[in-house]
Amino acid sequence: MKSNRKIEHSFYARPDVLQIAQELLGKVLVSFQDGMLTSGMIVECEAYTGEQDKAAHVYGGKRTKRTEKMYGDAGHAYIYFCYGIHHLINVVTHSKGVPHAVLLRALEPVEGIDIMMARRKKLKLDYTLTRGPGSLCQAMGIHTRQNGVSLLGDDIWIEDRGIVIPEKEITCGPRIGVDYAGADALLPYRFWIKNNKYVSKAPKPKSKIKES
DNA sequence: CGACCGATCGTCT
DNA sequence: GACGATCGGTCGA
Repeated sequence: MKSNRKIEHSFYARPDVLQIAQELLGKVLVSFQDGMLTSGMIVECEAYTGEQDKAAHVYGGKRTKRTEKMYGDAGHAYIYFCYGIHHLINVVTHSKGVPHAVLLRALEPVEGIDIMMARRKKLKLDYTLTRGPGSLCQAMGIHTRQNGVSLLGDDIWIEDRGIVIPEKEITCGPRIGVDYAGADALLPYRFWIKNNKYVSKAPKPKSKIKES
């Protein structure tokens, strides 16, 4: 599928992954699979800041077959399989050899909602359709077999449709599901659009953590 | 509500 | 052989 609003390489190739993560809010993830187009606005994501980030798969320079795509050039997708059930998609940023990435955690559905509902086996449209990284991949038909696809290509890409999220509507807080990361689990590297119903509900913090 | 638990399998130790 | 950057269901208050 061609698109003239596709975000280009220079957006992903910047060094500040926290900035990129914030800017991804309001952008539209588009997937063209099996002749079917689906899309959704990114409303929640998390930044992973490379080899010194204890929550990242590449922590300590763990460059393995699984994490190899994180070390590739910016503007590609790192898609991996988790908990034996779910596929999760990351946007690789920075530059070749520097494994930064943004995990896409939730979308607000835009196009192909009926297709997404069928993939998710949902009879009613509600926030569970594309809330959570595993759910959004299932809805968009994203699978680990597409690990490493270019986001500049015609299968999966991100568009700028001119939606601007005012800074006061962006909130940040600790990332989800990374309790094993010690102090790094507390870093405010998760970003979301305030009051958007498709955003994950954070689990109860083990210790007092302030959001915003 | 919140807490808990089972599903399910590729990857790394 | 253990363990996830999860999800959805159940159970009890």
